[in-house]
Amino acid sequence: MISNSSKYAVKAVLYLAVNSSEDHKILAKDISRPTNIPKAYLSKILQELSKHNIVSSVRGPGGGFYLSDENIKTPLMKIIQVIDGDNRLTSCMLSLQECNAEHPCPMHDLVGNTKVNFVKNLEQNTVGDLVKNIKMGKSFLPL
Amino acid sequence: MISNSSKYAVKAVLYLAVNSSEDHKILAKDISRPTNIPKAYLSKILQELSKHNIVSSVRGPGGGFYLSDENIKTPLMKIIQVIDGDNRLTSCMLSLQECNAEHPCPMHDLVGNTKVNFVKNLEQNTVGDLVKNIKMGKSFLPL
DNA sequence: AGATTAAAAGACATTTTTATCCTTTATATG
DNA sequence: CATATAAAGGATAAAAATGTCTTTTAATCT
Repeated sequence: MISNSSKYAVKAVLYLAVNSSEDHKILAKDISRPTNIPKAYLSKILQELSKHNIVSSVRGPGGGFYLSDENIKTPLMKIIQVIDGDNRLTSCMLSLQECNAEHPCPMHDLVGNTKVNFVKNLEQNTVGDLVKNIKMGKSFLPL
Repeated sequence: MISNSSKYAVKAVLYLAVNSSEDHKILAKDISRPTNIPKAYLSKILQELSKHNIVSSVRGPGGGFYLSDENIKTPLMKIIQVIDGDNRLTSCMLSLQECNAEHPCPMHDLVGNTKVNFVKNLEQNTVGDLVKNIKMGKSFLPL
């Protein structure tokens, strides 16, 4: 569905959303342990997310990662797009160049609506929306 | 979404569904050209599909691949499962072991319904259903 | 039986994804 | 300013996905 890297990215962002703030930054290694994401690989992902203004970071002592008020408004789709690229979720089920309502592939209408809705959900919902779910008791950390 | 290999598999099966029959078998190379799938790789995929009774095959002169009346009833999900495994489409968006209605992850309800519907469509629709779409003019071959 | 055909099977090569390690740069603090 | 800290960046490694090539097996046809 989405890549492992994207799942790592979402988890890391959620961890920051719940646990960090501008005056309580968190180190990559301290995200790595509870989420069970390999530290060095997570660092690469956070670097990429930082470059795209999905997370905020500060170097040096007292530094680390956190989410700004802006960051919290990031749509989930943006995280996935930055890590997996534009096409993974939206491309045609048969990889046809032109597949749309006028020129649909044989699978287009079959899965089309649900796929479009799926993507729409990811575009409309933000990191902050998931935080609400977490506060209602839904866990995102491995057992 | 689904792997390239799965897209190859669906395309190859559709090509056979439209063009082959038990007394008009088709060679791997003759599926390869119109679908633009690398011949040797396609052969591997067809081999796997044959092993799982998704396509039928006969060796030797006059042999090749075709779809039996049984094969045509294959649900699309089965093709994807054989190539991509069980988890790619159905696993939790955050890869949690236990993610369901009772123990939902923060993304579960957000994308849950559309994802479930998506999978359900693939489970309920068969190769034969797509053939109907193709006969209504929907193309599955690259430009 | 011998020759030919075409899928099955196995070995190997390339590319992409995932993962690790080491060096550099920015920031803070004594 | 020197030193410690932590992310950024670059180089490298391992694993998985994709792709190619060669040999083997099964079927057909003289």
